[in-house]
Amino acid sequence: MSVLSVLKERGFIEDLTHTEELEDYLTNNIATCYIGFDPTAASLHVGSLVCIMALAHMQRHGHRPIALVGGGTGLIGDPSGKTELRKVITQKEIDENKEGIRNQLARFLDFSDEKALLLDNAQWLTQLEYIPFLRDIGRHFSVNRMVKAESYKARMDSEDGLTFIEFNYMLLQAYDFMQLAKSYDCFLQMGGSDQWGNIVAGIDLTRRTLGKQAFGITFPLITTASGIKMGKTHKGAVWLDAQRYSPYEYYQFWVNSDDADVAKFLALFTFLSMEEIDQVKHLEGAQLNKAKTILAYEACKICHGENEAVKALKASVSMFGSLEISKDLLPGSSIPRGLHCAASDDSVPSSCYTKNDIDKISVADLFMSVGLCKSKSDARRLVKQGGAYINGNRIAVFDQMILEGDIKNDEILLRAGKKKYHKIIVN
RNA sequence: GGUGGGGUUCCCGAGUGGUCAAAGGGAUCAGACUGUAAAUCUGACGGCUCAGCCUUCGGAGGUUCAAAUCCUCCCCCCACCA
Repeated sequence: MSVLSVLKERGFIEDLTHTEELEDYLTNNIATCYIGFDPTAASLHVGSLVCIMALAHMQRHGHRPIALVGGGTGLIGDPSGKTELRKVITQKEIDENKEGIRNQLARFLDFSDEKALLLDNAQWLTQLEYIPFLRDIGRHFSVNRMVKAESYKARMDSEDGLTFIEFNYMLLQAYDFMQLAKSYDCFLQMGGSDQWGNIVAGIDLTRRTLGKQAFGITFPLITTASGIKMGKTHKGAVWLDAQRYSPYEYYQFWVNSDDADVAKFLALFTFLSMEEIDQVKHLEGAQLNKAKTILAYEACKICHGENEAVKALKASVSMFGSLEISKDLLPGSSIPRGLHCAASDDSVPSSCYTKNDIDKISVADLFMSVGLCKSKSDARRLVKQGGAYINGNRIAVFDQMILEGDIKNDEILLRAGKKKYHKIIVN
């Protein structure tokens, strides 16, 4: 089965150029393809996961993926589909972020023996000179067409407008593609659907300057069933970095997926076979919930490794109750089968306190200092509404003191609402 | 540069001298119902030493017993014109 069919079947493809030629190109070549990543943070987040998985699929099919870090374009800020001007970051920040991104991608891609490349467009973009660039590259772009481009639409229509520097973004990204085609034989660019305009611009430029045919694929913008952009939660991005977003929380993020999203997410974010995933579509209720467990397990495994996935699973079982994973549910998953009972919970968010620290502290203060509540009023509210628990017992009074008796086996288990746990380790 | 219109609590958006911690909606949080789901219903939703007090309405001053609301200066945004 060709990569293209695989990607199509798994729901990666929103749109593509030159269907037949592209299929042909991917079947008859060890193709090089690329996706750009913004170095705006030292970590990627779930929003980039579709791109990362697509590159991983490419590599699994013998092609060579390039992750292009936008060290040069990051100095500009892509306006595509965005309603606001993004703040420009410094070269120093970009360098730091690049390193973090490289480490993360290494979990998904094999960079050994140049089986995948990580490049930085600063390499060529920062060398550019304005006049030659305008003369050689700029001449190929029609402002009339650019103005009509969907990617600028949001900004053209908005009250904030579009600055010239951002308007140029398309040229730079097109130039990237052309450079990669020239120097790395990379003739396929992929990206989110908001990248369509930029990708097509690159294909045009490559044809005009090199006389070569290039291709593009865009991925759909993945939203949750409730219409929210994937990976954005109220608390911000769901990071792939274990320091920012622990494996346990990452696991929880996936477990909390909407019913309607489970099959879709399994297809996009795991490597389980489609035959197995199709079975999940018929599941309901508690059975479907188990499929979520596997989704969470697999996603966690891919991003953080099997060890962490097992720990997250165990911790979740001990917090949320036992659960049985039968042999025939998504058999391709390496999730431990059978009945899982409360056991280890050592990946539940926790913090260490000394006896002294909690000697004269109120429940509200403890919830606050642990980060379960963001202010004292918040804690007061939580208690008042009956959402605060210590060791499973609902707290009735917000200024109740923590007592010696609350410490069980040198631990105190705090819970805010139904799902947020935090363990205090007393020593 | 000119003219006009704006900047309100996480977001949208009311509010033109006291009854405004500020309508309404969204988001979020909690409770009930459940399957750690969705939908629904109920409540909360600036902070604190919480039946009271304190700090918010672009910024700095001023008028007034009293200002998000009036005045002055400044900053920023938008539209049209140049």
